[in-house]
Amino acid sequence: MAHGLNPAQADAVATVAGPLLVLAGAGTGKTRVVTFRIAELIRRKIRRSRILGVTFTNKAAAEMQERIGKLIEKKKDDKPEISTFHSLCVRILRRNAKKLGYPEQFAIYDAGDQESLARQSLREIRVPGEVLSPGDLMSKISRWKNAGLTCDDANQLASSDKDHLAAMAYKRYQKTIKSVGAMDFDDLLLLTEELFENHPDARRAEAGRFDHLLVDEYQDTNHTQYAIVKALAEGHRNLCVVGDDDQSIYGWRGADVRHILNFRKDWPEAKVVRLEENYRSTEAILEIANRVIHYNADRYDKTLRAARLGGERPRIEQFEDEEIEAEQTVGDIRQRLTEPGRELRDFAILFRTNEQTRAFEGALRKHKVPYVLIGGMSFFDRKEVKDILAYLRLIDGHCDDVSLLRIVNRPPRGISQGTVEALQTAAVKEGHTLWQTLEDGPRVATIVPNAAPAVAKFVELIRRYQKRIANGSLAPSVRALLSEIDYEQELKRLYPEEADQASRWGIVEEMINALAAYEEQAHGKGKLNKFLDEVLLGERDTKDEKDEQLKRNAVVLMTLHSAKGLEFPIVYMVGMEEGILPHHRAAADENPQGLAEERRLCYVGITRAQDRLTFSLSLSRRKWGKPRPTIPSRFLFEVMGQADKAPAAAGLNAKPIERPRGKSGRR
DNA sequence: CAAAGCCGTTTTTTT
DNA sequence: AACGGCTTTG
Repeated sequence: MAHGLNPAQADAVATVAGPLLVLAGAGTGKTRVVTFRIAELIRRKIRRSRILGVTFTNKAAAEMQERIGKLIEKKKDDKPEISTFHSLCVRILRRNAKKLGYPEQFAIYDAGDQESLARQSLREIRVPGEVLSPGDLMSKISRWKNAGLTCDDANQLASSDKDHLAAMAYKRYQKTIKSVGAMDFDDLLLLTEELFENHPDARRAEAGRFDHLLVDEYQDTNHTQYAIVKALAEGHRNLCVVGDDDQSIYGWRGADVRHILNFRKDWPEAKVVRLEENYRSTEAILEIANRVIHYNADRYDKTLRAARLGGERPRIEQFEDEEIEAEQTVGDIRQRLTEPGRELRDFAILFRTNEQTRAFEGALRKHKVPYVLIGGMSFFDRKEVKDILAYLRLIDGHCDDVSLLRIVNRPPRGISQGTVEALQTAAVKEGHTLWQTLEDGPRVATIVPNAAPAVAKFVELIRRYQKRIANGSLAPSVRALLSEIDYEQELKRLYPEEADQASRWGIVEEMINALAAYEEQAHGKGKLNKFLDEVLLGERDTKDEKDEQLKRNAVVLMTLHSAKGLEFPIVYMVGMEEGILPHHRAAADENPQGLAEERRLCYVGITRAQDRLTFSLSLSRRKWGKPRPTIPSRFLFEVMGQADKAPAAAGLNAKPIERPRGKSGRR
């Protein structure tokens, strides 16, 4: 038997057959149970490749893979499959795309692509941005898709003009994305569900690949994910799900806590194991975590016991503005670093929105404290990288309008806006994709005389590199392509600052290196396609940087959402202000669930801390350049057990928090 | 057709 | 503050 587990944990690990629900609080060793269970399955001679572990984030997947790696000796080619829902669905869909009427080479649209498409849809139905912004439309579409609503459903249910317009734009959006053979992130899940529903043979084949299925963070499953899990596990019924309803923080993405609470309805023979002993945090930290989460009315009440008694009381610090907040937080880190045995990686700074990173990055850089920023603007979101990726997607044969539009005249090659528009009109008329229309040349569209050879030249360029990459290696070809289009010159033209030019060209170099590195480890055909998939799903980032980041001993900066499932000895929860945590968009809504989810988010943050926890807020914060006074987060008052004193409820202005007793935390 | 300049929007969280 | 889109100018 696996050692180091308490009886309840050992129980969960030992019951390897049949459905199992592990309901467990924060810091009770959920992920530990999953990994030990996988090790136990292998010990009982289950073939590794027939075990599927599903997580929600790439980071969690990488983390789990690493833990498993430590538990079992590696055997090449036969390892458990650990994957996010989205990656899993992409693999399933690549095998079955034709059954759904999609090309095998379907493109995947990320948030940026979606935004372009949303913008285009709004233009087509002539909705001005003030009436409905692309961002607004995107979130509406995502919500509808997650609820399983088609455009017609959405239109019927729409109660406001805005919703009707959004439903119309949704129709355009979906028509376009389907016609160019692309899928957005929601489609990946929805189409997998559809595949399983309408093609039982495909469902059987896909489900038959595994004997055991484990799902971590099950409280975050939305309806589609729930259906996919069910379809995959129905046959063998060896399904283990692990979760905590108090840590459900993806409601905005359609996650429904009821799926974990109703688990026994679908799997009546399920065994339920509860883990209630928290090994992570000190009693002092756990106490306030429990206090805060108790303000949520609608929850499955459970008692978390602290295994580590005593501990330092969490502190609340207030600063003038966000610059000083960052400066002082970094100062505190630097001082604590002098304690014996302290390492950079012991520290985490957690915030609600990615925007908050700026000040902290600045302060950390200023004091030369190494740090890693998790999430946020990733390498693959950089403009230069997106340009190269757009070329690659085109070259890879994705009939992908968004990519094409991005680079058709970048660098400028004589294909003007007017020409592109004429070609687009022709494409719609002919029922072709834009690329097909380009290939057909100007025969089908009326364009200015000069543009025709420019278009032909562009088509020839892409075709030539298609051939070249099909036969040769990736990185050198891309290098040649970039020099042929003189991308470096384009950067110089765009950015007058020399430092800017150098750093941006550096990114291009890095991209080519990433391609070369990928080529080295991957082999066989279709490698470009696979590379693009990995990039789009965000797997690349974690894979390439994972080792580096782990080895690199550094302070960690990330959002509360990314922090789920992780732990750190010393945690700073910064920006504890009304409007940030709880976020105004979540709390202001008429739905009380928004606030409850923000509170769970706060709970997740608190329970990341092992030894020391510091909350901080700025009394003034810059928004769009202008400083504005802030209001302390109501959660701080809940932490102190004085929820009734929170100015937030009364709508008061910035006012320092009165200490319950004594002065601010001791040093 | 391209470059420069002006205007308006933007920021919730992830895949 | 920063970026993208749109308009005007070259």
